[in-house]
Amino acid sequence: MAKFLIADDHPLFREALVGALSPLFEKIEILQSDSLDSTLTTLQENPDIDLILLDLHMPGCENFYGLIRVTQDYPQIPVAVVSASDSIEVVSYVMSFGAKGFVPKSTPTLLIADALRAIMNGETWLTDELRVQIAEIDGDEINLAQKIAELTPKQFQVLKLIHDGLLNKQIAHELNVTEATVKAHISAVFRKLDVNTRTQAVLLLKKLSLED
Amino acid sequence: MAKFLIADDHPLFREALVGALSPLFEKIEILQSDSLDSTLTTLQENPDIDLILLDLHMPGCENFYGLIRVTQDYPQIPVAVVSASDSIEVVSYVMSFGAKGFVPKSTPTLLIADALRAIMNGETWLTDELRVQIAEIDGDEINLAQKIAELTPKQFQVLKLIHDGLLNKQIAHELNVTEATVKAHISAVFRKLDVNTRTQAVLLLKKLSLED
DNA sequence: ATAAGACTAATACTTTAGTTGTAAATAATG
DNA sequence: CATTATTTACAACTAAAGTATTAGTCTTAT
Repeated sequence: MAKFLIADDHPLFREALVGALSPLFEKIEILQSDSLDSTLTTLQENPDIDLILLDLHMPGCENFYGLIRVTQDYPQIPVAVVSASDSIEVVSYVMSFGAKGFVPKSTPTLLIADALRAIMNGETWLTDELRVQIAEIDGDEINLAQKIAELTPKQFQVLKLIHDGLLNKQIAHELNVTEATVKAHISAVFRKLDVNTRTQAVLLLKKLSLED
Repeated sequence: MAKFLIADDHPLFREALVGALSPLFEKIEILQSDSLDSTLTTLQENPDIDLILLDLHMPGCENFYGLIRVTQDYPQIPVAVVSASDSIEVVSYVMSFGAKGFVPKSTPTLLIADALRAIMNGETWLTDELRVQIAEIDGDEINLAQKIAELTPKQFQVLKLIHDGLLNKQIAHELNVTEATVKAHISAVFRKLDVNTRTQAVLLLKKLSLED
């Protein structure tokens, strides 16, 4: 009995995936969510989920924030990222943020099923093409990803608000904490990212931007 | 006799476009390119091109750089941007950077042909939906390019250094002026760009990614 | 039970950022 | 040529950013 969660904000694609996967697994239960919030809620209510199929572009998932949240909050549940974009940069970030596999949306159904079975068995999975490309990548970008993965959820949240151009005072109000607390978080973020100013932090984060 | 240039790095899409457009125009010649370099070369060799169908995501076209190059180098040739993304921000930038039309890739073929005819006649073209949305946008944001054009050379230079993550002190040293002068320049830049912190200025500039 | 890490926050402090007013040099306009 | 306007320059001042230290409360893991 396998229990999947499909997290994607495109209803058509979710349905297509359900239709394609159902005949290929003996016993299967498929849950669905369409935003980061609903994904986290579903995970909380269903701790026995075996695998998450995660889209990178859901509401609330700006950049890699959704993936980071899910892999940090539920490190025991394997995540397969399903995405339309398959640039090698994105793939390398995805894998270093803790996903167990990257499945381009154009992958044939049978292959997707193979991928999911492998990932459920604790393996990592990539298309042959991507596996080769990943091996050729230099460590620079991966370092950045690891730095950011070290951040706690709160720290990432603060970084995200800095990245939105907010002042410390505004961030404090947004998070319902004092400015002192915000500063403490920011200092921690700077140490982990190895920068000294919010401007540099923003520039670093911009490198991860997925904006199309 | 109409002469088009389709600039898109996706061969399948180019072919689909050629196949769809050929029957809809009496006399038509369609050239193709798949990168910014090949686009500029083709334009140089064919000054009589009537219309460019430009994709935003070709190699060399990071952000809006490709569009800016083409419209600045060949202001007399109308450009129709063809893109999968149709967020209103992107559309408004595209239009303010001199494109004559924005055609979502999901537009029906017949409508695309209409659009291209209109654009060749010197009109601008948008889907009805986008036209409405564009009208609702705050005009200040649309004219980011013009705002930046208002900057004096010194101001632009300072902005560039801010964008590199330098401190005021470092900028002052770089330009051989005092920190006070740098601050004055920065204040002027902020007024013109309508922001109030360097972080916001960097974010604004990043949208254009004009450096390099 | 204890140790470790995360979140919160206060205090005190230093540095950086940004505003405003003012004046010299420079371009441009009539 | 004279006179405006713009650019560049700077100081004094206020606001915001950032560091360091300490410390209390949680949760989680050992």
